[in-house]
Amino acid sequence: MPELPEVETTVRGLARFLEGERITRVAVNRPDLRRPFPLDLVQSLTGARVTGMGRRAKYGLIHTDREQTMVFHLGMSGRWRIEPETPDKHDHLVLETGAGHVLALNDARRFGSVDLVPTAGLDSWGAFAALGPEPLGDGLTPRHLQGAFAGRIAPIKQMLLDQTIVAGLGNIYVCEALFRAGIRPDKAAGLVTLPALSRLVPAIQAVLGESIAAGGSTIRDYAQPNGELGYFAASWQVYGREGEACSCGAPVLRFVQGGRSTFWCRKCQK
DNA sequence: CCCTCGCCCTGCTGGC
DNA sequence: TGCCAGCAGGGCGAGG
Repeated sequence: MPELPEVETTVRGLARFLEGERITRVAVNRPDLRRPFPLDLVQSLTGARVTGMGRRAKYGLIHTDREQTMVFHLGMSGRWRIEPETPDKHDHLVLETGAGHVLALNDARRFGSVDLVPTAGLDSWGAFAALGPEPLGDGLTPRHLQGAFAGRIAPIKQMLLDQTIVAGLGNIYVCEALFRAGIRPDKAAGLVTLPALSRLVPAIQAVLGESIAAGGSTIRDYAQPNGELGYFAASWQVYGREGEACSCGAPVLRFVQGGRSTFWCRKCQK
């Protein structure tokens, strides 16, 4: 599933084909994902030049010389197909560049989104206004988490999925980071000690950094823009490993929190 | 304000 | 072989 490392990998892959290029053709095969596409999407992108690309939380950003940014979210199953040899029924949006490259935004489960936002107002745009700090930036510190968790009785696992506390973490990397930091996922967030949070921050950064370096994780329907698979899934220590032996020898456990699977080790996480 | 839950969507998997 | 329930889960709104 596309979490921060997968979006980062996607943006880096797309940049090779889009940065500095003019978009010469825009085709919309289906006018909505989880929300309708902007009505002026085709008109606004056709003929625009891509001036740069970026990422905020799990959103990819395509900046244009029309002072607009196309903001895309990959949802659960979204991916960009580069130079697809054959069309796919889930290629909802197709871009062609002046250099002749074809890029298709494909999303079978249609949990993703596409928006056009004035570039100057990105930070205050609806979905971005309340986002917490980027986990790989300077804003994620043990003190920040301590402040955000103060007085909260909700489990730390669920708090870390809250994008207003930290932006960009999803189920996989939260499970892995809590394992690396040795913190029980069901522990009340407000009761996690500062020393534990001081282990958690570097654990989050390490697991994200290693995943980006490996090209992201992959579960059946995610691929990098160039079609290759990410390798980080092989490095998961608890996620998706219910019943298998943890590195300590104890079995990896699974339970449901907030409707989502949590994987952890009772012996390693206290 | 805090917290939990259910819904959106489709494709794959496992059980019978 | 076919059918169907269960599962994957980010974001968001409803309700306690």
